[in-house]
Amino acid sequence: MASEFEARLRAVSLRVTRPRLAVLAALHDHAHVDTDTVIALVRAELPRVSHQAVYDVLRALTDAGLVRRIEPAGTSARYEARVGDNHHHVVCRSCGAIADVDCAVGHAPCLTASDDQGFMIDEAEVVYWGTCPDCATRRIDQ
Amino acid sequence: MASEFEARLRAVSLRVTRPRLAVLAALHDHAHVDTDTVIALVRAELPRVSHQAVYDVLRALTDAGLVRRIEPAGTSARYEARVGDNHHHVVCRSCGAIADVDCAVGHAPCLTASDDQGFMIDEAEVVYWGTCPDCATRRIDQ
DNA sequence: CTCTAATCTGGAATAGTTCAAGTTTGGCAC
DNA sequence: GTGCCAAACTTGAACTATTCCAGATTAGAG
Repeated sequence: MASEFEARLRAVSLRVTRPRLAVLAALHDHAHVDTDTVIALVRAELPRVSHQAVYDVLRALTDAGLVRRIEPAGTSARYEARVGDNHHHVVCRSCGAIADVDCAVGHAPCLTASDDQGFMIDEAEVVYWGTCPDCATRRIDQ
Repeated sequence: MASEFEARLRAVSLRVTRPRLAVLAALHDHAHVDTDTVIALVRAELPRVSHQAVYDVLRALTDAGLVRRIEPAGTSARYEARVGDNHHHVVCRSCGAIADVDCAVGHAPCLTASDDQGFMIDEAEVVYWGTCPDCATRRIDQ
């Protein structure tokens, strides 16, 4: 598994360092985690890693396309290891929980704007807003 | 025009105050403005309005559905007066410019998730990412 | 093994937003 | 019109997520 991550780093010509491997492992095990959580997960293995290093690593990995950064309105940045398939997300309005949703229509970019205003569009990002199962039942209970 | 805004405030049982009228006027004249810009526009008419008041007003108006808050990843919050038609936005990756795009398919919610993961979805938000005409030509020029 | 650019550490700074306590004011009852 | 009071506003400080900076460390090419 570690060698798998190592190969991915080399494939995009990034140096193989412990913090980077730890971040990749953390994102592989946990979907949609925020930066603080990544820091905590990384420090479980490498206690001395600085928060700045994690920010740097996440940026490097995002730029290289190894991880994807998502940032629904009103939340801090979250990261996921699932990339390249243009899937979307459902976000719970009350607790912020995030779940994956496969592309609604065909492949990326799965949507075409009716009038692009002269913009050169390269991605259509979809966020579904709603209430997650937990919050829905909790609301009924009260 | 002022009485138009006054009527809208009363319609959602919000008190009619100068700061609120000024914010509505500012959003009516300028699309997709951030909070700082709203503050500047409001202060052009009412120099003594606090930034906190503007934040409060924007929240009250958003909660009441009179304005819409948008917050593309990596930017601060922006507000627009166009509400109720479920239109979407194109955002320029290099300069952050935002333009309106009519709903791609039908009416709100114009998209249905292929698998909703048990969530009760009430809105599908679409953000198109790309390059605006200005930035496109600027890049060619260089 | 050596060298050096890339990366990481520690600490301080910034932007955007929210919190808290006290003052003012819009809208209703009289 | 006058008085009342909850809603709205002012002032000023606090907070969170993120970035900047300067110096120490280290991966990996030669």
